Amino acid sequence: MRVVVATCSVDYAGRLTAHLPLAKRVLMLKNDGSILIHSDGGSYKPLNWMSPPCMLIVQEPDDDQRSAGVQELWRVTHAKTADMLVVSIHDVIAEIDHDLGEDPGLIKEGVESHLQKLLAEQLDILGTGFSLVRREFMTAIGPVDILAQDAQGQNVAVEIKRRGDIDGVEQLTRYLELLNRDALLRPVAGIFAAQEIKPQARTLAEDRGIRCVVLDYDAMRGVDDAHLRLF
Amino acid sequence: MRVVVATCSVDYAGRLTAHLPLAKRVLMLKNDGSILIHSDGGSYKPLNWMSPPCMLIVQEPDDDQRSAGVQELWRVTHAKTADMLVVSIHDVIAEIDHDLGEDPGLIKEGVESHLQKLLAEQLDILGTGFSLVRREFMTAIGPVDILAQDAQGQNVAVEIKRRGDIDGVEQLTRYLELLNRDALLRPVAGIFAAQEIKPQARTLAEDRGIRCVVLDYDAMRGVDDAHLRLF
DNA sequence: GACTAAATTTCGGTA
DNA sequence: TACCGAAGTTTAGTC
Repeated sequence: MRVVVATCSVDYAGRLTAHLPLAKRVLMLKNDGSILIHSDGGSYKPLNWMSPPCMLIVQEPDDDQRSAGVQELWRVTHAKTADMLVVSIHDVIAEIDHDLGEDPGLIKEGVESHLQKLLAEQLDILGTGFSLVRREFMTAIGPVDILAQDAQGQNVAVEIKRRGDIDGVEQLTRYLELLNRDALLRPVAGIFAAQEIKPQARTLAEDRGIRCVVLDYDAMRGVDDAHLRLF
Repeated sequence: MRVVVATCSVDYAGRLTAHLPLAKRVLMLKNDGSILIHSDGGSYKPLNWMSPPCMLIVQEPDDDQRSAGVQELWRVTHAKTADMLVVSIHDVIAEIDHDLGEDPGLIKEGVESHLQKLLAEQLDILGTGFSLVRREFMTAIGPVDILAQDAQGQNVAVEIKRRGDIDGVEQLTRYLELLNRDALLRPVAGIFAAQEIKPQARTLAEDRGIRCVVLDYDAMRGVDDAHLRLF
């Protein structure tokens, strides 16, 4: 990994065309040839970048470029597509070069799968008398997050999302259409469960007879922790 | 902007819980208090990060941490949510600190909007005799990319995507459902136009009577350029 | 390898 | 400001 603070301008041509005017920036050059160009703001997304697999070549500027103040040209070309990025280095201000080695990687916990696990253990959230049929109930077009039965024994397909968006409602709708063709399962009701449900998604869901349930992750995790402490 | 190469471990708690074991990494500390933790690989997404608005506080480790080799604790807390990130610094290997100033920002050209503009100018791609009604035709649930009329004067709603995915077909389907309720517009046909159409998306679209058109961006741009040269 | 769905998505535009 | 959809999305998992 090499990190360079430099005054530079950047041009990218590939899926789109983009240009960065001359300014001071931080360039991060990774061992695989990829490069990130960061400014002192924004979020984690760089101003410009090239993803691996790619290769960096350092070139001498031509006379015009040199007289414009360019000291070096860094040409980064993608190995598979025609994407190309050119960094015109005017002035290198500071630099670090160090071998980091392999990273052991990130350990995550508490994403959608966790929400699904918690809800499967706490089906009462959906209503009294709910019981689990299966998590990740497989269908021809993909797995339904939770298949349950209500107190009357009717099947209920539950789609779980962290953020309840229109897409999630569409997804559940496709599942319900398919499940309701199955004589052994139908009638199958639908529940759209999410930590946060967007108004448009709620409108669409309710218009289709799908019930919306907002999940309180912290409360669910709290119950889970209490459960762990007791048993 | 401060860039630090350090041996560290990282813990994040917020929307999820995540942990990075002890290893050498690059830490990018921006002026707004935000931090990125990068390894020497992957794409532009950091292993871990905190987005602004947030604040960094450097703390002394307690005895246990110190005996475990921790020299400094960097605690980054989000200003609005309860998100928190703690970097346990074991060893600082190298460091750069430099003021970059404001960035003039990226100049972009040639994304979906460009594709839409090009197609609106070259409606013949969809079929002989097509004419434009409106780009970004507004409906209650959002704008239809292009509303056109075919040679027979029938309305056609066109959804444009760079990559034609199932979601795009669903989106167009919703528009068509709505547009076909309007006595002044119906019957409205649908065309799904994209640079690349996934097989499953094509199947779904054609199953719903939506025609699929693959767009050749370079050819369209070429025609456009030729047009510009002529006029 | 292709495709689908999730993401601590981020980012830009609009009402 | 909230909401919605695109992104040079990236990433992870499944088939």
